[in-house]
Amino acid sequence: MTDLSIGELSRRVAVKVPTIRYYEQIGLLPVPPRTEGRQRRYGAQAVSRLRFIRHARDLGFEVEAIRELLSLSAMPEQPCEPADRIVLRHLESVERRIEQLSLLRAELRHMLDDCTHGQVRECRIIQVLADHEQCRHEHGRTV
Amino acid sequence: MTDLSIGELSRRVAVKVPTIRYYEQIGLLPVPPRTEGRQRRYGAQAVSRLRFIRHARDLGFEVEAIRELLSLSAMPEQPCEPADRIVLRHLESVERRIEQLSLLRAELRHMLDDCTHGQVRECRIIQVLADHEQCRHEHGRTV
DNA sequence: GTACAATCTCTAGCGGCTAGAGGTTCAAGA
DNA sequence: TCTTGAACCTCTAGCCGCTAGAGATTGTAC
Repeated sequence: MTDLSIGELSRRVAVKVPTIRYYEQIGLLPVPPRTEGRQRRYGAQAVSRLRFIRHARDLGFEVEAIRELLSLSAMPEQPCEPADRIVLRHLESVERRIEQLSLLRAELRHMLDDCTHGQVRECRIIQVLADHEQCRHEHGRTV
Repeated sequence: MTDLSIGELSRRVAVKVPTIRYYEQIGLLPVPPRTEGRQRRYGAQAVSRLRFIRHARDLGFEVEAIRELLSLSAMPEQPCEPADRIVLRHLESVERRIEQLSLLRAELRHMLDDCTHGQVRECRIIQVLADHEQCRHEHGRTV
């Protein structure tokens, strides 16, 4: 396999061209060799590193976490516990987020249920926004 | 009730001072009157408008949606259907987000379950990131 | 040789704030 | 009345993870 241009790499890994350059800029991807005309050329290693990054981003890891995971993956003899901790930390934040959003969903559903589909004057949606205390009181929930 | 300084408004509505100035800047809050020394002073109307904004932000509405909701709330004789639609649209996006995050959560849990807590060399977490195909195959899921 | 797609660098923008510098005003206490 | 000093002011820049665009250069297929 010959080296890839940034566009070919982009198509192969499904990461946009400016994003690849951005990853290089922030040090997630190493500086690649260039052609005489200063265009980037990527080898197999860059492909798998970028794939790693993309999968981690798909799983919602932050760039800093990915940086740590990448450097761990380069140390095969170390214990994998630090990687474990990173994943656990992320899982917990995802779980917290899901809980928050579930509360939100309930709240929004109530708003829609209560709406009488009449005029703004008597619209519960607008009323709830204008005076949230009322909402809490009526539904007996703490928001 | 006399007019409030921006700090008093901030404490009363639980919105930070720079955020209030930001809302003014983007036109969510009207330009308030000033003292002779150019300090902002807020009346009761500003308090309730800011409360409205805060509740809507707490419910995850984007600024543009809030702008629409605010202008609807100023037209009590109009049908409330547009407000309805905004809330529904938001609810749907919250629901989509919850679904995405639930898939993510499952994925992360699998990663942790599969981890043998040994060396990075044999760590499933790192392997899954390095080669996602393997993961899909083993769990029989499409990610 | 020529056309033109792809690449290059650089800067700015997105949303929704937040932080800090450096200067001014207000209000309470002496 | 004067003096602190907390609160206010404006302005710019930064956060995250990209994305978009301008304007110039390079690579490649015909």
